[in-house]
Amino acid sequence: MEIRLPIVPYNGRKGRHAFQSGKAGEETDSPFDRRLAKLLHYAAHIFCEKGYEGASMRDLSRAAGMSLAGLYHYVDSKEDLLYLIQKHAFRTIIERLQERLKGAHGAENRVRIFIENHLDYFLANKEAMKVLTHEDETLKNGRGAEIRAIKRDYYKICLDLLEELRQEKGLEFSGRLAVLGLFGMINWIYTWHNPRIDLDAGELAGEMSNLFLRGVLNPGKPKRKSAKANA
Amino acid sequence: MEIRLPIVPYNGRKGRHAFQSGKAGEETDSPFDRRLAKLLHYAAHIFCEKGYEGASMRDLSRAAGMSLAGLYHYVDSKEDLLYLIQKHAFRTIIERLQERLKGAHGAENRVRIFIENHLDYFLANKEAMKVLTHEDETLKNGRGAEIRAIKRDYYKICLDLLEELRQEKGLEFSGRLAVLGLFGMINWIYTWHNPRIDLDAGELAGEMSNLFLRGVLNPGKPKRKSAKANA
DNA sequence: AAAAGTGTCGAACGAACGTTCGGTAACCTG
DNA sequence: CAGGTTACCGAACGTTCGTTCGACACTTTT
Repeated sequence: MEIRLPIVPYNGRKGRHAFQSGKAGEETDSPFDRRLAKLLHYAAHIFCEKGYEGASMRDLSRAAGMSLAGLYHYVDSKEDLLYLIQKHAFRTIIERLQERLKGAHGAENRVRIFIENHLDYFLANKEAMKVLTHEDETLKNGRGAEIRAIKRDYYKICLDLLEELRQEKGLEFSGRLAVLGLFGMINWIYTWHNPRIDLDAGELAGEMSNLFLRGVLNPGKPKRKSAKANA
Repeated sequence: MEIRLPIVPYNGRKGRHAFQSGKAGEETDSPFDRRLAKLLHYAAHIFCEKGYEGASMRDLSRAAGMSLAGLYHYVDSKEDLLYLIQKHAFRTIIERLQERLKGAHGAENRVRIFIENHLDYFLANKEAMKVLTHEDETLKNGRGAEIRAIKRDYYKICLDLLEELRQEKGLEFSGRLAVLGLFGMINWIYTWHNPRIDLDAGELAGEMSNLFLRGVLNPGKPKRKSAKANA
């Protein structure tokens, strides 16, 4: 269950600032880091609204109240912005998940924790999470490989939880299909969730967990007949 | 269950060519229409690969073996390309669904048909469907409104099917949540489906239907205790 | 007090973008 | 065969893009 951290960050200022190295939750105290964090926040907002390709560095400079050239003091490139946003979001989610999973017993309960953790962070950081989800094939080469590796780790955690569940309950289902079905349900939320009319993270996590777990747990095969038979 | 068709297509060549007016399945026989269909096919491929914003008309001209200026003989603008791709995909899906639903009885069976129809078209037209799914907020103004209207219709069909199911079986669940959970599962597929290792459309539809229907049908509330309780 | 480093900026660079213009063949129609 | 329409193209237009350069003030170090 240990997460493999990337060997070296794809960023020129290696290790000199807390935000860009070390754990996700580490204190980011230097003024440089605070300003960078703000920039990433604005950038997430803009990428979320216009998409990565559709957003321009000039948009960001306007939003941040900083000159275009000034941005490059904090980031190497536009790609770097996306990379930092995605890395931070992923690491935080995984870190919090591992914290919550510590000492939690029972496969079913652990799956519920996974879902609740995902949705908690998801709905509290909708913009960053839409960028994470929507632009997941955008990064190329090194930065892309690093993010994809973190994503695979996260997928693996979920897969392990589900196989734990399958063994504990003596069920039969495809782990891959179950994970991807579950991810579909919970990642799709950014396309429709409206905080004014929809449930909050905790309630939503409960409902989604019920829907998913009942689907996985119940061995019953309701009406086996093919859909084609009646068409 | 009748689908409201858009009043007027957002395209200069109104009604003069089969591809751009009339039903989705209508014969598209004129050479103009055949060439346009090919262009849309190439465009879907490029939009799928690089995203709408990231793709350029020059990419398309290269892929189609036609000059940059020549493209504008067939399409009004880059936006028009996206619009035509999305409209055609949506209309075809809905048209085929209504065909399959005709004379199909039993709410559960009808839901299975919905899922199978979606996945059949989805996996047979992955590129266009990724464009439909991924670029669903890209179109603005008139064209965007028209596509969003078709999408609402499709959503409504699914919602009606699920409420039919709920009544027939005397269940209690949120239709909105169920529809959106289901859409999440089946639309997410484009992010992971690999024809070499994953099930084909029919099998996948069966598995997804089982997963979803068991989740919806089984009234049991497995382990009600909150996820937080054990964290 | 000099030197080095940090934060910020206006201006510009070359490249790429969507789109348009004027023209040229080929084809259909009368 | 004349005249218009259709299919297509090279070249360009004006704009926007990501990024860089050289400079200026301010702070910290020597």
